[in-house]
Amino acid sequence: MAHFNGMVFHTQIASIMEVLANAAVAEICKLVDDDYAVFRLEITQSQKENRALRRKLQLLELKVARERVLSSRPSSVKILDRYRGIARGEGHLTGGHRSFVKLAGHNTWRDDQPITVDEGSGTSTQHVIVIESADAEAAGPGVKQERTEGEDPRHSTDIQTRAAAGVAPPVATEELSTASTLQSRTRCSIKEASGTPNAILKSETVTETQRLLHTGSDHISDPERLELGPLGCPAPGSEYILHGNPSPRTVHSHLDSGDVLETGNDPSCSYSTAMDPGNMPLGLETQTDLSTGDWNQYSSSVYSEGCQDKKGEVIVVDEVKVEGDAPPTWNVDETHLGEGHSQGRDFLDYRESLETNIATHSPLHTLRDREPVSMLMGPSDSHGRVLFHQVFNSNDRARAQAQGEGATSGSSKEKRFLCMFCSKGFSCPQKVEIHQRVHTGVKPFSCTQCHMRFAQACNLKRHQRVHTGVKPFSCTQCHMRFSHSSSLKRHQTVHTGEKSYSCPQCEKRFSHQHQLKMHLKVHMGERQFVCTQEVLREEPPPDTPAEKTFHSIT
DNA sequence: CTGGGGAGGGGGCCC
DNA sequence: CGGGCCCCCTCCCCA
Repeated sequence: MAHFNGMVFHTQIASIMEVLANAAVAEICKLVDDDYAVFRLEITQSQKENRALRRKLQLLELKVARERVLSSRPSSVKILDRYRGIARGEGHLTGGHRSFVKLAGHNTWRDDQPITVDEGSGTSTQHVIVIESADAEAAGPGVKQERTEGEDPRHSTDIQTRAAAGVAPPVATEELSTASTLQSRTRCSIKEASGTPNAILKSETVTETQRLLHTGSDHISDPERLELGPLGCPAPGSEYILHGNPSPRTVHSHLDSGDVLETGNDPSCSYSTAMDPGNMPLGLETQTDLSTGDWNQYSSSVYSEGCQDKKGEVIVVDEVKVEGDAPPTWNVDETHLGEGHSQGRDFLDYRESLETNIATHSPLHTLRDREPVSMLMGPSDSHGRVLFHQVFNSNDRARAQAQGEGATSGSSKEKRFLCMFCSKGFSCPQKVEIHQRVHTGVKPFSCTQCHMRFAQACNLKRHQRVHTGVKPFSCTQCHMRFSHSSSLKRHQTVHTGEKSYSCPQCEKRFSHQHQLKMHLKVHMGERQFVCTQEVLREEPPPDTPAEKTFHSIT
């Protein structure tokens, strides 16, 4: 009996324990749910705060960048400041995008209008850059293609055509209101505003294509007239300038209105007319027949009548389809990248969407069929910042190269195809397309195993050895293996004793660049080292091998 | 020194 | 035969 009572007791205990356990579980679940909700709320709030702070930071950087631009801008050439928008993302970018407009001495960029930064509201307004030519105006009615980026970067692809003469200079102060007005429009419309039959912009058929960048007139940007959107910008991601004398004038235009309309209405197609790197891929997107992916057709068909005319005017802003002989004039707008633009997204988020958009819509997307790339990978903010740094550091480099050799295109093989950003010449359109990714930041090749993205397929392929561990390059004199062929070559200096880096101040030589750098710091002192570097930058040494190696470290 | 990314050039293949 | 396309090599640079 006692045993029976004990069993009952134990049974009751067990049932009580079970009930208690269930209650505890329920309580825990409830607490977890509550905490989760609170946590989510906190995350949301933190994200909002982060966006606000980042926007403030971008605006401050923009101001700094603008001050830099104003302080360092050469008097002879006005900079196309439509790239100023980049500075929102990175304050130090002005040097990079300046390369975009270095092209010709005759070019004068009209940049009379200030950037308006409303820090309180987070609204930034960038005004129109007028790129036009005096003779274009003199020649008669031209076409102005202007662009305004409204608050919604996904819109603003209107095109207006006007007679160049008789269009009153715009009032910059109207821009903000205009931008807001534009927001509600369907921006992908094409307008004829000139009343000049010869100045009709057409989207499908072309009797004559003119890609112009005209400069030097007194045009003032007009936000109200600037409704070109991505089409009106210099097609950053996709164009190149054909250097030389293109004979045929039948051109496939990238201004495929159908595509534009599609993309313009597509919520996924985020446009920014500010020349931020995120925007640039846009050109790539909008200028290409996305439905066909006929990127190469587009690329090979684009040329610039005005890319290098008799007067040495080199810059092409965009391609316009014009009927008639009147040379069009162009106004290229800056953008409004502000509160409205953000619509809850900050700049980086916005840029990210652009990249993703490119990844999904660009003709480069077709490369997925051949390459192990993941086009849908969206970069994180941090990655985006890295991307920006890469873009503009590279941009500086490209500019330097272009200044040294680009426009001259004096290589053995004719380099007819010019980068529209830095005017560097290339022998074929694909090279230009790849090169322009330096400026646009387009990196269509993504590693499937990590976040890395690449502008060149071969670099992705090389990178993937990091994951596979494949090291196909082995040293013949030791057991070292390398994934980089250049790493092997560099390694072999260990065996050969080769010291290709020589100190210009003494006779010491080093096998590695880093050694020379360290040596220079000790040898000259940090400050003197810096001064020497500056001198070397200004006066590059002769191209002897030893000096060449040193030159490379400057 | 090594690892590894950025970017340009050359050459082969195909249409 | 020329151009487009692709791959590879190479140099440079930074961590």
